[in-house]
Amino acid sequence: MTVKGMEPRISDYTVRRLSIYYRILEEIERNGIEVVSSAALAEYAGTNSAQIRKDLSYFGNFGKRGRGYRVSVLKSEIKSILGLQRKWKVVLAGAGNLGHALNSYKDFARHGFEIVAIFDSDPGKIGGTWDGVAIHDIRDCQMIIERTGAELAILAIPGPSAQGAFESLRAGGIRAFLNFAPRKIEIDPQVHLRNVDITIELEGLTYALHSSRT
Amino acid sequence: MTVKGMEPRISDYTVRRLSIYYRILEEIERNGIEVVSSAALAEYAGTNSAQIRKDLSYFGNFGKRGRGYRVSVLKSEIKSILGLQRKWKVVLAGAGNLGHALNSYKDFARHGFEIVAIFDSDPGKIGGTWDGVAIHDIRDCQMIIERTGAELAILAIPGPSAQGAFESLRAGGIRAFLNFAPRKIEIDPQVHLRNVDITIELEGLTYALHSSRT
DNA sequence: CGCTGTGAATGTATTCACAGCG
DNA sequence: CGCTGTGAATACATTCACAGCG
Repeated sequence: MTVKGMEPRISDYTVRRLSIYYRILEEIERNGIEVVSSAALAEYAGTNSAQIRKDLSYFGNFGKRGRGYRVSVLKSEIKSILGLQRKWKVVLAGAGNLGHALNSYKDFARHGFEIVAIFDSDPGKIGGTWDGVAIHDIRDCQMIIERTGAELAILAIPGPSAQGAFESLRAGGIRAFLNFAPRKIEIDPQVHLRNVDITIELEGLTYALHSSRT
Repeated sequence: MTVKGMEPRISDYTVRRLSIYYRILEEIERNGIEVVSSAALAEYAGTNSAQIRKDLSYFGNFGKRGRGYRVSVLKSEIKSILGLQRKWKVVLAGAGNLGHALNSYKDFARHGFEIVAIFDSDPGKIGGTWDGVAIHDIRDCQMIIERTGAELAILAIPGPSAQGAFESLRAGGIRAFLNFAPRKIEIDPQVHLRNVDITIELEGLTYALHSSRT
């Protein structure tokens, strides 16, 4: 909670690790552990204690010297840093196989994410429902976004449609996108975008196998 | 092709970008472009020309000064660097929704990846077939891996089963894993692992929205 | 004492800037 | 000339190491 004078920009690396720490804290709290040191947390997270203390120090002083961190306190601090104290509504673009898998992904709800609408352009799918979530024409997205109050979008569509879907959703006011399409999306500076490209990850693995083999 | 005396270790960042360059080269070649400069490629890739020249310089001298890079040459060099000159066989652990989506993901085949077997532990699924790919008991994976010659595995299973599935597949000889389960997998040094955690990506977005003005 | 919080040191990735070849 | 290839410079991320508080 301590607000520092001139905070540095927080890197994605740090933010990603905070999510990991958060997961661990949830788990060890379930196991009844009440206090944890940076060294113990580092052990679980697969990093080192200095990394953890440094990451946390960007946001405040959450520990007690000589003691460690109170799990409940640190967990709720990180929850608040990540903006997870409230629920987030998500729209899903793409009623294909990947969209279907994501729509039924149980972990979203557990982490406070709710898929409130699905968009597609296929008339055969529009009007349908998956697990109680309606599939709408992407051309109506502006209205639906407004009505539902969604703030995040997941793009789970083929590459060629990705930019167009992005632009529709952007026009509807969405500013944060998780893109599964294997395409570079051109964004404006107000937009936050993360890409997940499965083929690129696999190619990272083939590179490793190929180059380490003598 | 020039082999240097003492190569530095290539970072994942560089390898990831090589995949991106490769994609772009495929596309511009389809568009009939035969020569490309690092500046032009950087424009497509959303980076800068020095980054591209540096990335490529770790592997050889593929360009011509004053001219640029011949698209066909650079493409095939990167293909070879990434180990994509041959096909790779992949097994999929997890016959759930995500597994189903991945099994029908068309881009895999386009990029030389073939899913040759699916593993699960649910007797209701074992014995079935998806798009001609058989679903086997994970306890039989060692035999199936040997028979198919698979070298990569995708873990598309719930968190609690991930470590166990990893160990079965590892015992079967797989050394490269793409893990979608939201769990840290404990690996041995011979193993290459990449993680894709959808919730962590979404939390990166909520952090950005939450912190960039509330 | 034990462990946090943090400046300083180190390690790594990116970008600059220019020599040198086509 | 134009653009590559690359050492040097810079920016950034991680780790060290220890002062200082509980």
